[in-house]
Order: sequence, then C-alpha cells, then structure tokens
Amino acid sequence: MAQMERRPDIAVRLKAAGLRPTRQRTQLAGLLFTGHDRHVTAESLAEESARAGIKVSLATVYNTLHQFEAAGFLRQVVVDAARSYFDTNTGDHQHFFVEDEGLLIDIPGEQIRVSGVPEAPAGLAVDRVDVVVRVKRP
Amino acid sequence: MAQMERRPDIAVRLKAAGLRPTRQRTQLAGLLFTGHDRHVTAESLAEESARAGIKVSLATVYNTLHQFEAAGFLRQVVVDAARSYFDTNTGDHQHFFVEDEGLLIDIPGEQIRVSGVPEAPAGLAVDRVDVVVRVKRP
DNA sequence: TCATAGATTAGAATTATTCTAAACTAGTTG
DNA sequence: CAACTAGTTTAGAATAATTCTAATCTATGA
Ligand SMILES: [Mn+2]
Ligand SMILES: [Mn+2]
Ligand SMILES: [Zn+2]
Ligand SMILES: [Zn+2]
Repeated sequence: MAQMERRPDIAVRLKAAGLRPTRQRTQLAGLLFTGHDRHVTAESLAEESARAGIKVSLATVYNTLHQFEAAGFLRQVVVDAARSYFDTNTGDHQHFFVEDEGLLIDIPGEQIRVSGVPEAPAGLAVDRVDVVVRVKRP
Repeated sequence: MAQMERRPDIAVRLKAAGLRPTRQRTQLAGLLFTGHDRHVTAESLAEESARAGIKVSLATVYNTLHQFEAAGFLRQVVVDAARSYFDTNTGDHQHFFVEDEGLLIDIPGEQIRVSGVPEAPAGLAVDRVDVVVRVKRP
C-alpha cells in the first residue's frame, strides 16, 4: 500500500480489502499511509492518534493493525521480545534496530544480500528471510 | 560454553561467572549444556526440569536463564512476539524458524553470508546481524 | 559452627495483548 | 428516507509471559 495519500483512495482500498471505511480505520490509515514509510507499535500509534485528536480505543488500534496486516497493508516486524512493531513498508527490505531507543530504520532490499541459505528442512518452504542489524552506542 | 559436560566442570564455570553453584543452577546447567546445542523457552525448560525430577520454581528458571545469558553461556533469540527463546549455541550462527511449531533450527555461521550491510547510522555501531529464515508447510 | 551475602520461591504485580458482550454505525433494502 | 442488520467499536475483564516482593533458605568463608 505504497501511496494511500488521499482519503477517497483510502476508502476504496479499505473496501477492496473487505473492510468498511469507518471513521477509526480511515483516520488511522491517514496517519499510517500518508507520507513516508513508518514503523509503529500499538502503543505508539494510539498515542499519536490521541495527539492528533483521533478518538479510538486501544482495542481498535490492535484490531486495525491486525486487519491491515491481514490485508497486506502492513507487516509485522519481530525484533523486540517486549512489543510488536508494524511496518508500512511491505516491500522487500531489512532493518537496523537501535536497541536502546526501540527504533527501526529501513535498509533497502536491493542493498543487502543473504546468500548460502540452506535448503529448507524436508516438508517446509522458505516463507521469508529477515535480517536485523542490531546497533548500539559504541 | 561449548562443552559443560561434567558436573565438577559446571561448578567451576559457574563460579568463574560469579554464580554460586547451587543445586538449581547446577541441575539446570546439566540439562542445558550436556550434549548438543539446544533452544529452550522458560516454559519448556521448566517442564523438562519437572520431568527430570528437578525441583525448581519458574521464577528461578527465569532468573537462571538471564544469569546464564549475562554470563555468556546462553544467548537470546528473538523470533516470536509471544515468547523468548534461549540458545546454548553462543557462536556465530543463524536460524530457521518453523513458525507453526515454534521450532528453531541452527544454520552454521559459515554457511550463510550477509553482504551489503550499510554503515551503521551516525553514533552507532553494529552489535550483531541476525538472520531468521522463516519456514512453513507449503 | 556461625554469620551472612547471595539464592530460591510462592504468590502478587506488571505489561502487552486478546477476549467478551453490549452499544454503535455503514451500507443495504424497501 | 426509515428500518434493518452485519460488521465495528469499545470498556473492561481476561490471559499469558515475565518480573517483582519479601520471606525463607543455603553456600561458603571465618
Ligand atoms: Mn497478532
Ligand atoms: Mn508479554
Ligand atoms: Zn521497515
Ligand atoms: Zn541456535
């Protein structure tokens, strides 16, 4: 869902995914998909919504994040045992993770290469290859 | 902590790490470091301990896993938002993660290569590069 | 054997997330 | 437009992994 810039467009895309363009979903999509790619947690998106004057419960933020993920608008990134991140960039790319700040930074997919991945164990197929470059203050 | 096979050896290594070789720590180390490398969760290790007749609380399992990690005997692997895995293989290697089963399988470090990792953002240094190959039933 | 710093533990607390079930609303139908 | 209803939102309860508390134990050196 690269450019979900315009509101009417948002409604169309939500419908196409079988999701009613409710006020909450439309406004959350507005935060998430207007402008550049972003990485959010349920908590961070809820806080941002509150600051933006969007009235939405935390339960709905969770529901919406999962629905957007199922629709392919978001993808989950597992880097921290404590909380889940959602990424508006669903294309092929990887991440720096700044552990102390809980901050994710994109690494373009073309830039990084993983080779020598062995064949998947019998009966299994590779779903995706995730690379996390953990960085710290030296 | 590649070979912690003998009990006397375990005590020595625990002491070297500033940890008293208590019954619980010694027995948990016996489970973890005897034989091949393994991947455990707090829950799985607690269950295994119970089956083995080791009397230890879940709180102590958590404490011990974290102390062993701090001592460099274990390392944490973040692959699942729901729970934390600990790996007795602290050397350079990567993982297959079988999502449906919650199973981790080692990929030797020499086998897999990551190239094109961009320079870390200003003020930060690369701590480690984690690769997770997520596999599924096709 | 004592003293004591360190360790264990039951149970309470915390935290992220999910669930429940009641109130609401978008979209359809008449 | 009014009525209907399936889908949605939400407060609050529930869950589950993990951590904390503070009371009881134990490894160890004197
Ligand atoms: Mn989920
Ligand atoms: Mn949790
Ligand atoms: Zn990203
Ligand atoms: Zn491993």
